[in-house]
Amino acid sequence: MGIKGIYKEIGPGQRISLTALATTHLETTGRPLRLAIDISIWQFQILAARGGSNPAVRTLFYRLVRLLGHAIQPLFVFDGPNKPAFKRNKRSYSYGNSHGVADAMAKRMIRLFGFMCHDAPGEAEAECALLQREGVVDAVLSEDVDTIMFGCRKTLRNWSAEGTRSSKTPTHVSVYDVDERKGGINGLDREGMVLVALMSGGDYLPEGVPGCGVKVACEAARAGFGKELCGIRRADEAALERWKERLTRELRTNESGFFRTRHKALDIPEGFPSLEVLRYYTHPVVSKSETVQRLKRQFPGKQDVDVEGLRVFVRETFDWEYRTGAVKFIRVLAPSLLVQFLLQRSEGDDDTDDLRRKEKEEAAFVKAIKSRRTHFSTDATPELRISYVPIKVVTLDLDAEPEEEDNEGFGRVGLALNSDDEFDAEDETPGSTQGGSSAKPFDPFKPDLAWIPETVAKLGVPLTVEIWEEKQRAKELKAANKGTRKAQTTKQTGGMPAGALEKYVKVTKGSATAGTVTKSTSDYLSLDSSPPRSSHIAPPRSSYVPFSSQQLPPLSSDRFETATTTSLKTTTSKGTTKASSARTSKKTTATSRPPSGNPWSLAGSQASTKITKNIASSQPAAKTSLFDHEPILISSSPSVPGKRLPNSPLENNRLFSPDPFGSSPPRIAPWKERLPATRTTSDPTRHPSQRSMRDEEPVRWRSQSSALASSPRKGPAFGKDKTPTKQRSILDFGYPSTTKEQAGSRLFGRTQSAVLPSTTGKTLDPLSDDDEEFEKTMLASLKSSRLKTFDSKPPHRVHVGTSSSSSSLFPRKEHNNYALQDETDEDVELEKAIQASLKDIRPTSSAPVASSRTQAHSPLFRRHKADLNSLHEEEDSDDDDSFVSIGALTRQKSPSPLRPRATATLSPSSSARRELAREKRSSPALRSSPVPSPRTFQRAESTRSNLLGSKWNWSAMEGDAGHSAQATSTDRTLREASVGSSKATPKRSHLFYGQDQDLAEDEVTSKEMRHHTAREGSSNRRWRLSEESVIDLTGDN
DNA sequence: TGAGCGGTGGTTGGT
DNA sequence: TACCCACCACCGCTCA
Repeated sequence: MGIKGIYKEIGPGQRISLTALATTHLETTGRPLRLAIDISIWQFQILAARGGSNPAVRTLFYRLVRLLGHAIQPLFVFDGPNKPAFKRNKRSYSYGNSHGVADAMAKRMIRLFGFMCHDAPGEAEAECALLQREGVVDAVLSEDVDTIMFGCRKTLRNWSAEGTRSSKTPTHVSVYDVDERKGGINGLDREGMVLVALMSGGDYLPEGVPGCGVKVACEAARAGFGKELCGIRRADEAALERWKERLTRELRTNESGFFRTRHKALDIPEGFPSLEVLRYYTHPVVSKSETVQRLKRQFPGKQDVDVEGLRVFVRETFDWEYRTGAVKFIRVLAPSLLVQFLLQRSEGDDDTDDLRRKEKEEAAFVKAIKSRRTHFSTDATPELRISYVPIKVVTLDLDAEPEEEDNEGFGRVGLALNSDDEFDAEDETPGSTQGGSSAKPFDPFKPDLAWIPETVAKLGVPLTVEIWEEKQRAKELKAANKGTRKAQTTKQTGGMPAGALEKYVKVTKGSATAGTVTKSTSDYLSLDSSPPRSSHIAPPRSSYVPFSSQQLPPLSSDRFETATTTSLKTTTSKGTTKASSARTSKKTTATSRPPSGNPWSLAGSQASTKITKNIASSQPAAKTSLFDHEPILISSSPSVPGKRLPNSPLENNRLFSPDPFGSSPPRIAPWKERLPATRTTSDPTRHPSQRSMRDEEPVRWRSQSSALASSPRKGPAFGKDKTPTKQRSILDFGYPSTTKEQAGSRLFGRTQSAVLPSTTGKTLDPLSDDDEEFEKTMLASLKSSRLKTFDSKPPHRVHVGTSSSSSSLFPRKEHNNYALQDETDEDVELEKAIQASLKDIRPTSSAPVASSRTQAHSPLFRRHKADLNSLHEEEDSDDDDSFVSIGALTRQKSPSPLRPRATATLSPSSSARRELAREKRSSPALRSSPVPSPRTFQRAESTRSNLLGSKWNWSAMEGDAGHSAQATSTDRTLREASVGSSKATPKRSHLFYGQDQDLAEDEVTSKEMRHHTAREGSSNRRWRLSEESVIDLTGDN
């Protein structure tokens, strides 16, 4: 259902990587994150998929694969038959009908993945909320935050790609945690949200308060009206009445200051609030307690991925046939399945102390660990690059798969757009698998690489991880020794003082001992060399003994690809372990790397061999950067993909790990708050740990946090930059999109200003000589251009405000003043109503703008639009002046106040204006009029003046000739002239009088105009409206 | 279908 | 009373 605009009130939620979320949860609770997923969240995304067979199902398949790759246990919840009737208006179909993926097919696939499905009796969102409240799941992944109204405490939404990168891979979710702060999200608790839904409800909630939007409703909710309402007993009508009266009074008077302003015009409808709708939120149709308890016992069930079944499924559904299809299947599934295997291993109760056996078991999954990283896409969750053999994870009998005839090798067979691209994109990220586009063809029998969260790896293959860490420490130690000696040498030779470079570059090194770069060798030796471990992580097995305290047998020679001669020997001494004689392959030390090609390299960036060496030789402290493949992270540098962050061992854990489910409220990562306004070479005030891969995109992150910080009550648009709007407005009004100065140079001068009418209300005195002179000029100028401008299909015009043809710019032909032949009683009634509504307008008024609008969009007008069109066609055939005067049109039959009687002023009094507005509100026929109000012109004027930033504005040019002379002949002239501009306005901006929507196809859209503007260039002062119509803005003619 | 965005008009309060 | 301004509601369009 969703409350429109609610996110401006409650904020966009905390954007967190799903990997970080799941991993944090795994670390804190020792089990995967349990998620109830409203299956409808994908109903539209998956329909966007194109190509191949069953693209929608395939997209869902990929989403499930992604879920499989996380430490997440999902429970998919489907809508049931007892959804409230009025909600069907909103969601015209559910997952189960022909528009989406068939329920049966979706459920089959979900079960093949080993996930659970659950049918809600009613709304899936309400059921999800119940499951979360009852502790069946930890959080709900839903379409919107309606779950909060159903009592959900933790809601995730918008699982999508994050960042400005081109990858479409969904990585992040928005988290709403009601427990995060007391009083709900931004002061809105469940009851408050319900009140907001009731007050600002839309079509599906006709009982909502008309004219009340989310802002006012939220103010009422924060004032406690929601809580009070939900506390009223159903039968207590008196209490409900009192509540309503109090709300009405507060809205009218704002005596308690709950609201920003008073809302005298807000009428609380008779039937408000609808108890039926209220009850829908407070007592939704959900499963009974027994069902919930049963689910609690059953979920999460121990169900493995049915690889064989999935293979059959993808073959049948996606046409992933033959061996190539099977290979693709393996490639897609293997990394996620590996994660599941690792998680399952951690759950096993293998009590054996036989390290050799353990080692062998682990080697069956993981061949080696290559490196470590903290990546943007996972919120810097430490990950290990694991080498594994896909076919050992996805155990398919490839020999049983028939070879495709005319097989050209694995390629794009059976691939499709969108969802596949999304998946492929990830493979192309740094550290891609061998299946990446740039790599050699995927071979499931050869080791492949995958990034696995370090926590998961430690749980699944602890020995392997520990051995790798030991090796890393040994390397560091070796290099530290080397570095110390070199530092001493440097000091003796009088090199640059230690730390001299630190304010320019920060040399960092990864691993658990990053903070010890300046330690002496003895310091290193005294370090506890047990592997870094999260304090939260429970030992995977009760019998698990840290590797460091055990005497290990020699490793098998093929254990590590890059350490073929590794012979690791550990000794235990006073609780510390020292790695000795750890011979490592030269490959693994990576002492030299080719330049990365990184454009930032010269700025002192990472992965530049040259820079690294310079630093090492000039700065003693830097020489302890043992691995010159380690990044030198500079805040100005984009990260090198695949490089890990410094100083991010597991115990420090993720630098900005939010732990949204912890007891403490999620915090904004410190680096977010301290991001520099612009990229700087280095910010010594920032801790190295604050420099992350995310530094690549400081602007985006800053904008998010600033958006969060900004008060939604300040400014009309939350987090919105108004400047583009302003510029667009200028565009829409017909000014070329150029610089301020250019615009100014073009628009100065009367002829140019004539394009837009005066909107300040301070216009020309019609009797002034100057003005007459000006009008003459105007006439000459515009007449000369008009033929060109309007010689195509002319707009219909509602000509109001002419008392005589003499004041009109373009003389009308007699036949324009025709009478309506078939005017009905209804029309007359309407006409009378319009007259009545205008009774307060001064007798001298000419052409009240509102009246023109009401008339132009009255049923009468619409009814005879066809007649007008036909008339136009006639006129088009023989005449260059094809305007139709609607004022004249109605004149003969019924004299109307819409038609001016004299050269007079246009200015309804304030009270009349408001009366008119009320009249309009009460009449649906008059309510929405695409004809612009004076406000439109006013804004145009204001915008124009602002943009030009000069003294120039209409009023100043014309002189203040009386504030009520709004409809002088000159002004009318200008308005008529403005019709020319209308041809260049966007279709939706019906800015000018009498513009006929049927002419939309003749208009030049703003996009086209920008195109034209760009094409014409600033040197060309003419603004091309169409091939034939050109208005000269120079005023030369 | 939800949500963001831009455009438009109405309301309110201040000058 | 007229005008200006900020804020807000609402609508249509677009994207995913």
